[in-house]
Amino acid sequence: MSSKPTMRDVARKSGLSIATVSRVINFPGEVPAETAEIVTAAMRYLNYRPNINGRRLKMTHTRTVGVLVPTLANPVFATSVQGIEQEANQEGLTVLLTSSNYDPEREMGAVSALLNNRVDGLILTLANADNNPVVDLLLAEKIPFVLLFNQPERADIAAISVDNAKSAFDITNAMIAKGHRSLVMVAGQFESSDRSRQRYDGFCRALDQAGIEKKHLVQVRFGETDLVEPLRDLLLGPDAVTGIVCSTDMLAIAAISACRAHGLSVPGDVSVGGIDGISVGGLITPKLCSAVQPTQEMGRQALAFLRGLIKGQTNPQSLLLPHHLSDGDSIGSIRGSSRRRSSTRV
Amino acid sequence: MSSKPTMRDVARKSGLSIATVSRVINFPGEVPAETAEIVTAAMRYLNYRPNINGRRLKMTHTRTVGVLVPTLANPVFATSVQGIEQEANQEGLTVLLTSSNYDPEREMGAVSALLNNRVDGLILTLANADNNPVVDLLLAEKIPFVLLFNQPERADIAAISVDNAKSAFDITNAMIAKGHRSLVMVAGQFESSDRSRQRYDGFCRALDQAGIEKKHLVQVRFGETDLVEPLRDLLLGPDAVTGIVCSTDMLAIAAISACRAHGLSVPGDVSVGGIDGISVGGLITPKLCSAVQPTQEMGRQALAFLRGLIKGQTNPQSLLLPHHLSDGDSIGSIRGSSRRRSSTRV
DNA sequence: TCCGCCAATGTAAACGTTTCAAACATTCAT
DNA sequence: ATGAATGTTTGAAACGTTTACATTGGCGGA
Repeated sequence: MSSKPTMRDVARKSGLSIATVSRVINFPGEVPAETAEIVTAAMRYLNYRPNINGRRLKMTHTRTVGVLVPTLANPVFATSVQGIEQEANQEGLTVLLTSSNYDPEREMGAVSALLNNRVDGLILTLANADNNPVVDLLLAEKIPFVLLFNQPERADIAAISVDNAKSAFDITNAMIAKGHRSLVMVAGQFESSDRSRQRYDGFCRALDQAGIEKKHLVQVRFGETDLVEPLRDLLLGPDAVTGIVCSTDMLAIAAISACRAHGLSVPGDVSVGGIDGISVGGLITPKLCSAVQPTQEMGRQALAFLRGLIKGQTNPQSLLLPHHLSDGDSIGSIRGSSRRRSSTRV
Repeated sequence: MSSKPTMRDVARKSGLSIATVSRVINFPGEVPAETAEIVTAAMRYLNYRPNINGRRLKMTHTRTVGVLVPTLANPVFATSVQGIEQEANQEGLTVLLTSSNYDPEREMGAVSALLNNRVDGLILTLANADNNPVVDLLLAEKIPFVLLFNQPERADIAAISVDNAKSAFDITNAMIAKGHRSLVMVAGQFESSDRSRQRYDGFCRALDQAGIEKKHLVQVRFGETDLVEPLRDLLLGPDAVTGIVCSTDMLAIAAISACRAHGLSVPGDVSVGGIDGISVGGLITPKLCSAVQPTQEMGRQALAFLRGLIKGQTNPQSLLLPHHLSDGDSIGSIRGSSRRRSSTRV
């Protein structure tokens, strides 16, 4: 009486068998309406609450999916999780969410914990999709999974992403088109994010194509928002840059802040571009110019995709969703820069 | 052979009993080192992975806590979840995360799902902490829970929050101190957030104390970031305001954007203040002046608190953490306003 | 030599479900 | 009346753990 009522209690109360109760819960259609009514009445009376753990133990599928993101502090991941949850709710799936804090070491532990929960499948944003022990484990154990934001080299891994290199390529070109020839990329550390490296590649490709030799790179730890010191030399030194391409919008916002701290205006003195398209980017001044990806939609698609894999649909396949440049005003024409005179007269 | 190895398989492989295997897993100290070695070797060999659902079914406690937040899209909640997860990881607890999308209807469903999972306790940020059926349910079923950001009227409910009214009071006073006498509060809809209402109360109290009659209020749907139209009259009308107090930082950022859209500068023409202290607030220009709460720490404390309740510690108790005003520059002195001349000459 | 003790291990009964096979009830054609 | 066919319901065996209790064997003390 003190403990939680079980199916057995409901069965006893309704004078029916435990099997019938189960069928009322799971296949209401296959049971006569009046029987069902008796049972539901008993359930209401007892305040019955099915114990999902009993079910999960018995069933082959748990109707639960695991999700691993680097962090919730970056809205780009928070938004993708929203997409995942939205789609999962619609399908009646439970989401088990964990984060790695960008630490490759923690990825294995987190995934292990999810597997111990016997999730039916996983959606992962990994530090590095290639040569990743987590990926090997999942393939070996034949657990369905979809990578999100990662673009693995192997073609037999399901992945949903935008073209990271192309995103960076495009935003960089937007700057070059405005006359900028002295650029730096601010990126998260490559060990913690293959996207970061891929985006840097796109940045380099754009510079190469424009015949620009000098390729500056500043790598910052994740979660770091103070770029004042890291950017000092590049903003104030003799060969100061006029454009900053950031591998994420969060970094771009931090970069703009750092420019201001050094007394430089954006886009007057320095142009700044980001990648991701987080929503605050559109609200700040100057409006952030960014390579926008459909983050929430990507989350939704990842779950839909995963559901297919779980159902046994084979042949995982990568999906590259299109990005677009937002019309911000954080990227300006090079001639607008008053500071440029002093920095070019070297 | 095809299915996942179980404890029984490990027992068979190591020539020991299932009970011994269980002991090796749960109480490694109470088993001779060499026996443990045999067992762990077998586990490695078989790629054994404990099935948490089996354990959860058997044990009275699941070592799992449920978390419900309005949305992950607002960094203030994402950050609090980070705090919760951080503390939970340290204690080896699993977190089950769900969001209500600010919809009171969905709260009950979400909590119900968590209870079906037999969580040991819950951390909730509810639309409305008073007269809430979810709260009643939890009290009736004697499930430990802690409210986060909510300040319920009942004293017998555990809650961790800042003083919402006081936060708004303080930030409003900061504006009044700069000479502002014509103010509006922009707040989320009261039905979806009691914090919103409490903060409005604080706003009103500050105005009363300063002898200001006119109390403007603009309520916006959650997730809404376009304040251009909602603020048009109050910014451009004959009795235009000079200060905007926002019930959240997200709204404050949106408000600043709207001011700009109307050709007004912040803080030159209009001052804007927020509440929450999300980190981007410190990066944008102008640096957002806000009533900062220790969001992540609040999450941590909520979990610590909950752990106490789960352990049987009685007498739940509310905890009001201190907030402080950030030194932003989104609030300026009234005389700086060039526009004021035109709006006051009515 | 025997007894008792203790440490190490094993046995078996739960935990709350789902589900297969079997039982039972009802209808209907023969 | 009998049996087949159909429609409901049930008994009981899992699922993979934990754990109270039973068993074993080795050893020191008498």
